[in-house]
Amino acid sequence: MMEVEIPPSMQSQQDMDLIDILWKQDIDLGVGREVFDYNQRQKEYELEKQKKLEKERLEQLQKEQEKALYAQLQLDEETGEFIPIQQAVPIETAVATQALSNSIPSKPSLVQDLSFDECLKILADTFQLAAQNEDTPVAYHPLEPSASIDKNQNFIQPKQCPVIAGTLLTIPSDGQKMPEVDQAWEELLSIPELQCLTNDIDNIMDLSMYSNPESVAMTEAPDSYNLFNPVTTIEKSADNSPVYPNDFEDTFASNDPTINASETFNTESFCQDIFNLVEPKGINIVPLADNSGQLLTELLNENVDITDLSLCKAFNTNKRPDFNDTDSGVSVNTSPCATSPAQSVGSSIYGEGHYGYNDSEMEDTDNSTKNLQQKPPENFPGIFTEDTYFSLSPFVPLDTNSFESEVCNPPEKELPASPGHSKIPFTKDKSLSRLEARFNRDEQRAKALQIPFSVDKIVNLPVDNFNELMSKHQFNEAQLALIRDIRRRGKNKVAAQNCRKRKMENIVELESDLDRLKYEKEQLLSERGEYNSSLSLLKKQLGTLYMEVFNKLHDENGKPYSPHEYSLQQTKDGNVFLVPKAKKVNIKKE
DNA sequence: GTGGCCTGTCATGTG
DNA sequence: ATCACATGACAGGCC
Repeated sequence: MMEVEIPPSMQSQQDMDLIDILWKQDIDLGVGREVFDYNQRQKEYELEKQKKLEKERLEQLQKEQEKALYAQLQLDEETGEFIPIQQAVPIETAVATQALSNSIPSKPSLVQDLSFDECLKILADTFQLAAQNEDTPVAYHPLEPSASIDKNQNFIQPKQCPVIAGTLLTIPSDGQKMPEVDQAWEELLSIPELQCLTNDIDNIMDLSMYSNPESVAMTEAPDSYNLFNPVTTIEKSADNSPVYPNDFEDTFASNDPTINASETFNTESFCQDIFNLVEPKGINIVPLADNSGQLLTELLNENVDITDLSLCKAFNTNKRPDFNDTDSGVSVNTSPCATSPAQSVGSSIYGEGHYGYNDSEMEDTDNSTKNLQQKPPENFPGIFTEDTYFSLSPFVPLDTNSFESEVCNPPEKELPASPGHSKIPFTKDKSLSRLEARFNRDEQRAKALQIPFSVDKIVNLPVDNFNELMSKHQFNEAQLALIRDIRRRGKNKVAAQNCRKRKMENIVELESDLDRLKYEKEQLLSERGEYNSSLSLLKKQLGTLYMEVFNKLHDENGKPYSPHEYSLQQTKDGNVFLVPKAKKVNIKKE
């Protein structure tokens, strides 16, 4: 309805008459006379306006109460419980809280049996009650609705400090929890619907059991904790700044749901506060992932170390017995004379594996072949074992001054010193142990007979170089036999390996050939089937054509020839004759 | 304890 | 005849 507001002074009698006329016309439509009366419409408008203002005030008050309730979602630092408490509130606040709790004696008992919404309503009523009792000495004046609510942001800003029993109750300007809610919060937390809050605290405590209080970074805890705990978003909002009770209100002061709590949440401060609250013992709560990650890093590092140690251990465990064996083997050596330290060093080349001998030492050895038979056993084992170990390693750098330079052997021939050994899969401990066993056995034999060459050299040298090397030394029969055996066995070993390798390759190739031949056979069989079917079709067509031609043939009397007595025969020149079957053979012969 | 697998070694054949 | 290589057979170790 369109209302035309005309000042009464501007209404003339003519207008009133016009209104009466209109009313009389519309009276049948049920329209009252007051519809056309401006004064009455004006009164109704004012009444509606007053109702609207009343309603807005009620809504604002309700919002204020709700915000005040949310503002109490705080942790109690003193008790460690997840209940609201004021950290920065003066001691008078406790008095006020106690007073307020005394002012609402009936609420706690009711809360136990109430739902969450009902409790919220009770809290709102509580705040109303407190506001109503502000004139009493023990009353707490939590909010001044007109002053604490920002119309735009619905932000609680208590600007007026309540006076309690003559003492000024200071409420920080940046937000302060209302102490009368503490007890109400205790009751709220006892509600099963809110047990998740306390459960979260328990979870935190449980997580702390897995934490390392010494090695874990505190700053990492809140993030992970919040990841697993959606409820903690409340606390996140609550700890927007180190002084969490204040910022708690700051965060919840805005009803804008678009506000992202994570943007304003200070995880460090929150973490610190939370852990100060729930971990009075100083146990750091550590996110398991971070902790595990750190532990993983440590373990990785430790694994590396262990790997190194394992290598060393393997070296020690595997080689130390070799030391003993070598010792025993060398101890068998009945060297008549003691050798010089230099010779003892040179004797280490006996035990050297593929690459680890020294040329100068070898030179000394070669130049003093006779003296090679004297070797101090006490110096032998360690050097030999180490060299043997390195000789087994594919990563051992080669000694540049090798014997091949002396015997004019191209280095490229000497580098693959042990092709058979190089093929040994070193990743296999079994193969490695076997190789070591075999290798050490021949090495020990060679050392026992004072052979100044390494087994590797004996086996892998080319014939010419080997003969040249042998010609430079004078060996007895035993030494020569052993050298020949070592070379023969080494060669044969490599040959056997190659033979088996070829055998396996042949098997694989034969299997491949078998598969290929099977496929070809299938192809040929399929092709043969196609040809057979085609041949059958041709035969069938030929028979049909034959009968057609034969049925068209007639004798002089017009009688058809009997297919049993005659047949059509084609000669080589392409002519077709009707031949009696008795003469069929003769025509073929012609 | 047993069987399979791998490897070294020996005996023998071959070019 | 000698040598290097190939290969079957056997034995020992490991799983």
